[in-house]
Parts: sequence; C-alpha cells; structure tokens
Amino acid sequence: MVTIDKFSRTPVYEQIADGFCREVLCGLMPEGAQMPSVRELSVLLATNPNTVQKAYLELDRRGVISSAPGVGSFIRPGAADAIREGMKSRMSEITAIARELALAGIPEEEVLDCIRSAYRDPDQPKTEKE
Amino acid sequence: MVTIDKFSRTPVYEQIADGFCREVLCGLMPEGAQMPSVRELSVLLATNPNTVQKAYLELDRRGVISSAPGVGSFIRPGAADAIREGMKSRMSEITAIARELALAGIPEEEVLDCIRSAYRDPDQPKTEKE
DNA sequence: ATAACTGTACTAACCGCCATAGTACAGTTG
DNA sequence: CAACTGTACTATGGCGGTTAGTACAGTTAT
Repeated sequence: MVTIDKFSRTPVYEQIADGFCREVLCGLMPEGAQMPSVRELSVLLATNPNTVQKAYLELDRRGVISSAPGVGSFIRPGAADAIREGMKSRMSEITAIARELALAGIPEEEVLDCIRSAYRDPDQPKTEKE
Repeated sequence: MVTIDKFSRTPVYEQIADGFCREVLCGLMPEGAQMPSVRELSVLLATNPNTVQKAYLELDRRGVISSAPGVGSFIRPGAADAIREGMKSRMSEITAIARELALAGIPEEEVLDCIRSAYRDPDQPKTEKE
C-alpha cells in the first residue's frame, strides 16, 4: 500500500504519485486496474482530497493513469513503459551526486557498491540480513 | 569563483555554501584562508547580505569555516575532512535512486556507467568529448 | 428520475521557507 | 575615532504545499 511520510521534504502529492508508480512497476497495479477514488484515498491516507487530486494530475501528466468524470481513474496501457522512460532522467541525478563524491575523494568502488547493493535487493532498505 | 543560478530550485544560500565546499575540496581555499566578508560577497553575487550570512552560518554548521566578529571568517583546519564526512550521507541518496532504477528495470550496467563517467571527469558536466 | 458515486474546478486561508530591506549592535583593527 | 568585521532583529513579499469548503459535470445503478 502507498504510504505517506509527513516529515519528508518531498511533497505529499509527489509521494503518492511515486508510490503508485512503484506499484505499477511491481505489477500490483496492472494495466486497466482502477485507482481508488480521490475521496476514498484521501480518507485512507488521512490527507486532503485536493492533495490526492494533485497526485492524480501528476500521474496523468506522467502518462500513468487516465481519468474520466463519473467513471474513475485507471492505469493506462503502457504505463510501466512511460514510467521507465521518465526514470532515465534520474540517472543524471546520480551522475551529479557521483561527481561531487568524486571531487570529495570518496573511492569510486564505494559508490559503485551503492549501485550494486541497490540492484542486489531492490526492496527493504532497512533490516537486511545476509 | 562561486556562482549563483537564480532559477535553480536549490536555495541561493545553499548554492553559496556548496560552492565554497567545492573550492575547499579543490584546494582553492586552503585551511586558514580568509573568506570574503559578508557585505563584500553580497555585492559580488548581487544578492542580499542576509542570504550570504545564512550561507556562512551553514558553512559554520558543517564545520567548514569559523567566524569572529571584527575579524572575519576563515577556513577551519580539517575543513576538507569535515566536508568529506558530510558527503557520505549523499551515498544513501544514490542508493535510493538506484533502487528505483532497478525496480524500473534499467540495466545495472547503465547505472554503473553513470558513476564511472562521473569519476572519469569530475568537472565539465557538458560538452565532453572522447 | 433519483441517488450515489465518479472526476474536476474554484476560492480562500494558513503555514513554512526563501529572499529582500533596513536598522542596529558588538567586536577588532588601523 | 573611523572603518572594517560578524551578528541580531523586525518587517515584508513571494512561492509552494496543504487544508477547507463549495460547487459543477458526468456516469452508474436502482
């Protein structure tokens, strides 16, 4: 389920949008699946309907969902591909941070290991065991 | 020289602080070097003295500079190490983004190449040639 | 048609962060 | 004393995020 961190710096509406993108990528929300209604989700997340609507607007802008008054919001065909495409821009973020780390003299191997560990277990950032 | 991007999302005072951190790491600002005065820098950057002071406060918080009324602000001994230490937290950012990319199915090699290219030339993000 | 749902639009208000402006005070240096 | 330094303070404006409340339009089921 999508969760909200009230203390995070990233806006709530963005957390919601990102959360559903993750569910789509995981296969929890297949193409054609119906999103919870704006009002329903606002109750579940203990937030404001306007904030949820803003999240849905963002998801629509990303090509993830499609909405119709009276009907509901649904996962678009090809949503996962749209998300993947948008993801590529995030690689430049990684490059930018890596450049700073390089300048700071952090060993390249340490940073590469960050990537490797992320690919080893994409879930469960905490409480990992080996 | 430290420069300001008025259209960037990151606050100006943070850009200033980050900029001087970069200069320290590059060796342009060695230990004991005197920072420009608050008022002087505010003129150079065409910004407000309060904004510069906030940047200096941030640099003090990071253990990069040390200030004294009537004297000035100076690069602390061990400033580079302090910056390096703070940098390590940024590795978790990389890990978080990499996890999303992994979930999105972006090939690991592509992400690893982001790191490698960043380490190949830490400067000049654009107009690179091979 | 009515009721109950859906998305959507709009205004108003509040809050926090950032930046600016102006003033003032305290310490150091010449 | 004059000229610099950092520092503190209040006030203001702007922007973005969130909440609140209301309203309208479209669909679905009864």
